[in-house]
Amino acid sequence: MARPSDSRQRLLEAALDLIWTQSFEGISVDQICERAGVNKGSFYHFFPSKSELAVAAYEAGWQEWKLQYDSVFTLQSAPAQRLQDWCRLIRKHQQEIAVKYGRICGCPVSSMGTEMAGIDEKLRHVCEDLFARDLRYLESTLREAQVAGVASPGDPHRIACSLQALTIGMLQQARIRNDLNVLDPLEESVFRLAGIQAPAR
Amino acid sequence: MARPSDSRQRLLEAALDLIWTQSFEGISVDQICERAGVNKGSFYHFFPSKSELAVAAYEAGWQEWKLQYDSVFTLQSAPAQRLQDWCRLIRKHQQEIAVKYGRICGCPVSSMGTEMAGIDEKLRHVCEDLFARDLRYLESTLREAQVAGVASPGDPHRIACSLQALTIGMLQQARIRNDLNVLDPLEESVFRLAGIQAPAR
DNA sequence: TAGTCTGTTGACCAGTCAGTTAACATTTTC
DNA sequence: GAAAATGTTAACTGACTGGTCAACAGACTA
Repeated sequence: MARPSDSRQRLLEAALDLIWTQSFEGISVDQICERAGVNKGSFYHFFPSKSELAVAAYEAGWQEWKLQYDSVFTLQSAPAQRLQDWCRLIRKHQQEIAVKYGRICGCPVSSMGTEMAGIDEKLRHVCEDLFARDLRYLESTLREAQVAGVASPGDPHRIACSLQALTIGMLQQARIRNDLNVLDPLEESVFRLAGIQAPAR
Repeated sequence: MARPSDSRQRLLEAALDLIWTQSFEGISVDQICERAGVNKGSFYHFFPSKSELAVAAYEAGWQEWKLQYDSVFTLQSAPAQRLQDWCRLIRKHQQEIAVKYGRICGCPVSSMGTEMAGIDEKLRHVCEDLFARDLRYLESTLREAQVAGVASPGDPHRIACSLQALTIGMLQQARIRNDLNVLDPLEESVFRLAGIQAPAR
């Protein structure tokens, strides 16, 4: 072991920042390096390609995001409460990101997934996989709500897919219109789709 | 007048094809020209830039798509029927496009809009505008359904936004997973969100 | 038939792209 | 203190980028 540094970490963060605010194909390795304050040679010391950096950056991003997910989807909350907290987490997160980057950015997985689906099979698969992880939280919550009798019946998997689609669709509209208010109808529509009464508070 | 040709038209079609199946930043002017069978000089004879070609290509694409929209959203059909026909048109269209291009492509406006929202203001605006046109069909239909008493009450604009988000979200998932079956829950979810009983047939 | 408008051609920019290389620096291990 | 592992540096490659240009071709009008 020798010469520990945080270059790798800085590259991961710079990549996620740039891909999220702009796009994958629209940014260059040079840009990523400049933002990370790292030399190009060092970039290729840590990652074999721009694509592989993106793979690692998104995996690392999920690990962070997962903490908040686990907190919101805690078994300590009632299912309906979890869904409401989830909607509000999404909005709050977008708000924070907008302050940080100067515009509404939407969902990074959705953006890069859409862009690269027809171009880079590995990146496409990473995004597909991340969505599958996200879906599990929703599906379990719906199933639990139905068992508890607080949700109208219906295939939990199908409904969870719809909830996810609704959400990423709204996030995408918010990005394109650069307007957070696009998310206004989210909570109401989620409960309508889930067939659940919204929590009282 | 002299030397009429279809080069311009071929460029529009080639651009839409390539942007739709791949991405805007991921394709080059050279590729577009090659696919259109047109020289690069001719490209810049017709369009001042790659961006402006995309603007024109999407406007032309909408004009084609609009014909089918007008047919589906005819006042001759009951509102619920229109929504059902709309869902089925989307699926049928994706099916045809998948046969033509070899993969599920999703919504071209959504794809390019997401990719370019943080990069090119003009393209962002074009996509925003196209979505606004699409939204009008949905909003009018919902309003009419409510007046006719076949839809449960609720702000037609907000609900239409949700319907649109749900749809583009599902199309995006279909693109990323390259699987048309992702659209399976669409029709059911649309009617649930709209608060309308699905037509009997 | 001369002039003009519309479109075509292919060579040509200067800049950027992802990725490579080889020499060098620093730290740990033995 | 030598060897080995880890990380840094900056110059470099060849292909490709969006866009330009000037000469040219065909068809219409006067």
